[in-house]
Amino acid sequence: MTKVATWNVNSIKVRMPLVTAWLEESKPDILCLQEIKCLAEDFPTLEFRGLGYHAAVVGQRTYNGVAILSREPGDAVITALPGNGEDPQARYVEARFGDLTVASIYLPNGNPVASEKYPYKLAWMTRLRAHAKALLARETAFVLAGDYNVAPTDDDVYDPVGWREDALCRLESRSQYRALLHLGFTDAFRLFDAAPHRYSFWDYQAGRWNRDEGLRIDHLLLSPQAADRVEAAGIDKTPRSWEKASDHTPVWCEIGAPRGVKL
DNA sequence: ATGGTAGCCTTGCTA
Repeated sequence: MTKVATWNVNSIKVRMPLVTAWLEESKPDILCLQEIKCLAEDFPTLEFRGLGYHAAVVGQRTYNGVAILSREPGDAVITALPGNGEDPQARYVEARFGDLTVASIYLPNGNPVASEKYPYKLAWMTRLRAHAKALLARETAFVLAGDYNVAPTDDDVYDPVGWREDALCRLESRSQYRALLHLGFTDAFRLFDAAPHRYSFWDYQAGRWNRDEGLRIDHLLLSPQAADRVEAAGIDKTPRSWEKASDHTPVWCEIGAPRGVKL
């Protein structure tokens, strides 16, 4: 059994005590982090080694930054999404852990929609889809985990009308997300919970957490070979309630051992 | 009520 989780921590420096607490109580085998907001050299790699985790880090000063923490060291590490050698934004890291490959994704937010940020988001999603297609051709188990900055349907938003024109909910963002999904992925969370109003992010402002007014934008997308093995998934809301919380909370799934027989 | 919060190494930008 391999427990894989994703958590946008909004600064690893500030969130280190909470990440430590969550690792110790939830014991994921692999934890994908987003918005670490630091250079790789400033990432607390040694502290995580002390907790029993290896780290693959793609850092950037001030903004973005992704990492994968893992009980076993990963190999075949990829530190950028292919397709744009000029892209300086640290938003993708991928590594292989035995028969399971995992990527930590921080998809661009895309707001404001009228700015260059929105076409950048959509182009990034096109690149992600191309890379995902290449990964699917391997016919192996993998998980694309992260902050997608897309709420797939109105059920994933506390106020769908108010958010309709936002880059997280716009038609183009949702179409791109569905095109990715329709390559053959499974949203791990939705296999186990079909209810509306299940959120992974609550804005810091206006008491959104206390009112449970959030969005579900953090996802674990499973390749068919991973989906065949998934045994559980969920959103752990507890860390959002802690002091000095991130505005996101962890989403996790459990991938069982490969089946010995053909289905 | 055009606000509100959080983090960065900042005095605005990003979310």
